[in-house]
Amino acid sequence: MAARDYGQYCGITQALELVGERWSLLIVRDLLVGPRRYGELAAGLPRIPSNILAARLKELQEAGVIRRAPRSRVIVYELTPYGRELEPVVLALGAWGFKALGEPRDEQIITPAAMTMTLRTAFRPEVAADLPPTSYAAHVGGDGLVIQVDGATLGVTRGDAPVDLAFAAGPVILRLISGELAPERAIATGAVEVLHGRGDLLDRFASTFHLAA
Amino acid sequence: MAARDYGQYCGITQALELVGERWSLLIVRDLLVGPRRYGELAAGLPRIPSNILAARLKELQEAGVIRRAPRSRVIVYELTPYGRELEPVVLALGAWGFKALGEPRDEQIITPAAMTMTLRTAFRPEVAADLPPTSYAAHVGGDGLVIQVDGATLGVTRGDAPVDLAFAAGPVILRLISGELAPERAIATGAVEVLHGRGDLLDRFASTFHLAA
DNA sequence: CTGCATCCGTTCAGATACTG
DNA sequence: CAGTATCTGAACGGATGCAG
Repeated sequence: MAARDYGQYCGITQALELVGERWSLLIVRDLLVGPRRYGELAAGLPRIPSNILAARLKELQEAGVIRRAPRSRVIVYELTPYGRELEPVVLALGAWGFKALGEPRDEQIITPAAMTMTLRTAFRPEVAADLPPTSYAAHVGGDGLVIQVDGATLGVTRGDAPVDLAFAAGPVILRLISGELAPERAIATGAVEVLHGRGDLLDRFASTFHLAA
Repeated sequence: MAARDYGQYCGITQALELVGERWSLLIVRDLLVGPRRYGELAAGLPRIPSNILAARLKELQEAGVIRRAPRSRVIVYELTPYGRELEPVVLALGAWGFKALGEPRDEQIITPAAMTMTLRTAFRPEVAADLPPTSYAAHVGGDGLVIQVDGATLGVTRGDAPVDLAFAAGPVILRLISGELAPERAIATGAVEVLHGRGDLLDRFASTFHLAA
């Protein structure tokens, strides 16, 4: 018996033995967005030491959660079907933790993957279904995300594209999603900077994406 | 900034900072069954060192997940309303980990709290609704659980009471819930020992509680 | 340059003993 | 019974090295 074994025959202990180590679920979070290379994962988790990242990737492979896939000369890591079944867990955990987020501290960042998963969690298809299709470009921390809402369908991709509303913001963007920061106030105080398009579309953004705080 | 901080402004990292430490979610799992004293928690987590249990209880209090409550001369720990909101997370994690459970190893045990949460996860109200009210007594590892199914309602309590079917089993009881062990075979091989009542009620048990493996 | 491996100091977890 | 104190080893964190 391994020393670090919980010693119980139980789904929860089993899950924690597979993905309960530090950083593991964050790797899963980032891979839920799509396959990623080693360097991309490292960039999305700036505070993870490289040896720990390598160790976690190995453990997650052995656990059957992720897989190394050669993609035209480079190696990407991707979730296995079993790993993808963690999505409800990650979303539920994110929604729970979201409520405990206070004001963003200076050193806290939002990575593109984290933002993508937050948007997926906060997306309200029943609200979006009654709104005209709208596209947004969110620039947060230098990275650009293109958010496409079409009826009850949500698409989030990295990069840039012509959109209805482009804006730049810091981590405080999440306070918009929690409703603690009103869209007009966000623009008035400069917390959100409108780069392109009608600023009042930020209202639509805030009603499309909402998560209790 | 704390050294062990993930440094991200994100619900998932926040959640992991509150309940991501080793043992934390298992304490939450046990408290989801009901308030527990320190000694009861220690008994339900046989492999946790007492100093770690004390440390986790302190951290979980500071995180607003649990609370110390004086109950007539003794202190019990109980979930706060915010802590109770972790139930979907714990259930989802348990359902996911359940699929990766292999054969039980000799040293692996099932605690009453773990069994209770597994039953809650596996309960199929839509199946139970069409069955007559049935009560079971499950003796697993020396501990007795009384399981009462009445329509779509499930009740699990510790102790003993007159029931329709009483049986004793080891960890292999979960293989019954996963469908990998047929009820008749379980009785025939002695994996499940019928202590009282009609053994064919084990069929009903297996159809009332099911979780994919 | 990407994808790791190695080294080493620090922090944390685990076992045991002990106390109010 | 409900924890604290102390010690040891393992895991983590940060820097650096190195091979394909």
